Amino acid sequence: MLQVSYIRENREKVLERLSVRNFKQPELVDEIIRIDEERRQVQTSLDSLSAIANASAKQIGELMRAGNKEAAELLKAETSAGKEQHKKLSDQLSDAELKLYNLIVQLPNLPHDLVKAGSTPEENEIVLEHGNPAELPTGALPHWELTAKYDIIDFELGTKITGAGFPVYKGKGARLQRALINFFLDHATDAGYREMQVPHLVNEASGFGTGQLPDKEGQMYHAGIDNLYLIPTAEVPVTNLYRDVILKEEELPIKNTAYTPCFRREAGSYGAHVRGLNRLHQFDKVEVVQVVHPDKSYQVLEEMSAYVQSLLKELGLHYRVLRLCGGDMGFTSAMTYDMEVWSAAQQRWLEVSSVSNFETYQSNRLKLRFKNATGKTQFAHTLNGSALALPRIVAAILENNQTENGIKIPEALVRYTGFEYID
RNA sequence: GGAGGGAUGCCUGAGUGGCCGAAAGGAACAGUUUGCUAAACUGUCGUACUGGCAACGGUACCGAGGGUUCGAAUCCCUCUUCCUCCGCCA
Repeated sequence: MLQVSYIRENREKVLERLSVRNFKQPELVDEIIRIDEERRQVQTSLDSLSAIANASAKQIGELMRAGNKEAAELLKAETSAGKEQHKKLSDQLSDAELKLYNLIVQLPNLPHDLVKAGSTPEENEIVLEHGNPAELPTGALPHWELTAKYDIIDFELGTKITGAGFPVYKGKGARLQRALINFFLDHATDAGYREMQVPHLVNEASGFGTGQLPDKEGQMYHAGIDNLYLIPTAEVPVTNLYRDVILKEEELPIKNTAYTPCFRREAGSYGAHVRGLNRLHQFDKVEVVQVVHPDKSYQVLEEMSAYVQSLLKELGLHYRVLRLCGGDMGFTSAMTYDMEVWSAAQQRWLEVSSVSNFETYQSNRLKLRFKNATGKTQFAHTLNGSALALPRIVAAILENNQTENGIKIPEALVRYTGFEYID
């Protein structure tokens, strides 16, 4: 979330940047400034009232020790009289704080200056495109037919035991999943990330820390009895590792990676675009997360983007990189690159990775700070990226690599799968 | 799941109603001394909100939230969490 002090001091800039997102309630900004003003006024009054009460209490203590009972009782009575006013102000303060909080969590992050205004995916900037569309044999099939043909992913079986969107991977299909996970984790480790294994269920505080709560609980599965959420991405547990932490400057950058299954409710929307592996309720993903010095975060964003691209290149996929426009970016992001691979059989781009810089939006919620060179604590910047999400990578590999002899596994992956063809 | 005991600053740990934002030791940082290292000595050494150009103040925080009181780290209630023992168990 944004810092109130920043909003207060940069009203124009905040409004201008929010407009880039096509943010619908700019009036919230002035409301926040107004409530904040009120809050500070109440706090000042309350503070001085408390100061007086504290002084009296201290004096009573001294009188008691001196054995001056009457004077103490007198002062007690006097001090009691102020309690009502104190209570009133203190209620007012919590009230204002709550109001302020409820407003400020409604503000999304401010897009970076390079982020273009826009509200639809069509307005995203294409930063680069790499490779050429795969040439497919005649009669090429979309992946949902290939998975049935080779009996490697069973959507119906998943429907039976759970429901739509929970596929069962079989034989070489399962092995391909495991190969990709290992491939991604090994590369992340080589790139300097520390491999972590984290819980797949998180508490409310964690959901709040990375921005899924309070607004987007509909996106997550909720285990009601224990009030825990199934993670929609490893970003949540891995970033929350640093909740309420003050790091030393020399500990930065922190680079972690984790494989986890991801669970997304994503209610609504059925049809061709969500067929097969295109959109699932449970899928596998390797995530990379960094906590960095604010001066370095955009350089790191580029590095992370380059890293994700290196994976796509090794897998021989035709891809492009988009810089999302303001309106298409996630709520918490200041800048996001999406990586999309071309699915030759579906004739469309599939999003396989999203790399974002959150600047201090998450760290403010997380209270993730570091002590800088001058000894002051300041918020660190957080970033993350998918490296990579499996299902659409699998879809692209299956579709783009189909031959008359079966599906040819990308060379870089063969030492992980142990086979060269799915047939 | 049952019984009991804890939770204090970076760490250890004292503190059972006022003189406690908190002893002491350690660590860390800066300095003095020193041929180097070590030791010794001196100083600094939590976070946040808020007032002020600043110097320097005010307030809150001793796991979290409520309560009692003129006054709470200290008493009461609820919750979280850790440890020990028992039970169950991959």
